[in-house]
Amino acid sequence: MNQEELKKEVSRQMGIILKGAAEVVSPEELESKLIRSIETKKPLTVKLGLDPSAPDIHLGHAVVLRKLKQMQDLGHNIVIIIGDFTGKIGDPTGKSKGRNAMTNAQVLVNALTYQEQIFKVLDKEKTQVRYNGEWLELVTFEEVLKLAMTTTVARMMERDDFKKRFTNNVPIGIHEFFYPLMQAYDSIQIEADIELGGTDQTFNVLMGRTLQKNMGMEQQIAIFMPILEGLDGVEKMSKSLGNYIGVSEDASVMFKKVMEVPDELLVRYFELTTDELPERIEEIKRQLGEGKNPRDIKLELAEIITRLYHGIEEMEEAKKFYHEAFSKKGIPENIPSLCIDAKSECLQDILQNITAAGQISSSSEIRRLVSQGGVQLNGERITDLKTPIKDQDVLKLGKKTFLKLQKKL
RNA sequence: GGAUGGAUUCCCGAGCGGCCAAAGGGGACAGACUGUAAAUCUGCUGCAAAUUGCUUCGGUGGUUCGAAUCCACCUCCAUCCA
Repeated sequence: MNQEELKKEVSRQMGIILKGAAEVVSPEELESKLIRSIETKKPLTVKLGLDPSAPDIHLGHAVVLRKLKQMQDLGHNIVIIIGDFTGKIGDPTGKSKGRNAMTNAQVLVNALTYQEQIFKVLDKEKTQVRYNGEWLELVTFEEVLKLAMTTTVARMMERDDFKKRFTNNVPIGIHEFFYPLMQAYDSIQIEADIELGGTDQTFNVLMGRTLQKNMGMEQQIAIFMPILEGLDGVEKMSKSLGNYIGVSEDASVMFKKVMEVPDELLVRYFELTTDELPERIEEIKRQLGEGKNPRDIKLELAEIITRLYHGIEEMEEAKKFYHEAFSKKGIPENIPSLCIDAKSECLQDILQNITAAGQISSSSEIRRLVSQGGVQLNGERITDLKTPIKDQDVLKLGKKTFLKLQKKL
């Protein structure tokens, strides 16, 4: 490869890596790492740490995973660190109070479901997965102290979440200070060239650089991706806030949820959750500016996202379901059936069957829905629990739940 | 170790012996409206075999006809002092 080709290849990779990134520390260092990597044909080690606190991966996590995938396709070496050990502390990032420590069992279960989901985006064959308990469990107290000496309380307190908690008299455990240090230690262990994270991970990822420098190692590049807002349009997407779209959700649920994305976030979702090219995104901006109905663009977004995670066939089905159930407010095909006793005569008799199905949490909730007009039987609103039911009736509870009654013989 | 203040339903927060399943706000949910979403208005928000019953106000025990409210001990948190 001559100088010119090298230059071209570097700028191609830089373009892909930097696309959509909120911040990179530093682009110059990245460039020189890339040059070396190409010259020596040695891929860069790209690290992403995951805290297995929530068992579900959602589109917010996927922002970073997609970026990883792009780098994977460039031939770099992707290392996922599952924070089984750090998970026992809980990342204090963005927390207004300390997080409860998880048990070993919880962490392990979460870690396994995580892996399944990560590989909906990344190529399993080309991805390394490591658990940080592997090395963190072996660290001696002496080493811990050495790590602790690399920073100060004042430095830690610069972090917004700690500062806020401190001023508001919300407890901060000493152990929480160790979270960034441990994450930084992971970078040393795997000799990371690049670490990815959301912008909320700034402190933690930069701590990796500090630590590497202290250890006389080459510093990792920090790439920060924007934090994706959830369906409420304000808070970041998170499972605990309930404003998320999980990558493992059924196609029809996913489709419907994408349609709940606030209009203002349409472009952002195109940028961060799809692999659409920048030109396409410009076109969308233009269309919106010209007054095209955001609903139609959102339908397209729903198609793209659902197809990414479920393939084209399931996406088509989900789309059909959406149109039947929500656009036309009719009764869709393919709805789950609910087995009920043959003797059941009215809605009141099957309250427990419904709650057992899991969609509605209590029979009080169902009564509430009925009294507020949120329940339909075969498309007719019902207001009485004594409304008679029969085999093959379709029950709609709230906006999203459809059940087909199936009498046992 | 000492002094003081505190722990209330998903969250914030009022209640300080019966009128408390517990004000108010947020969120969630449902209805109306609608171009999907939002905004707005209305309702609703412990559980159940449901005009009644059961369980809840950090924990345990006690006082009382009656306790989220009073007492004792305990746990946890914060502030100040050492």
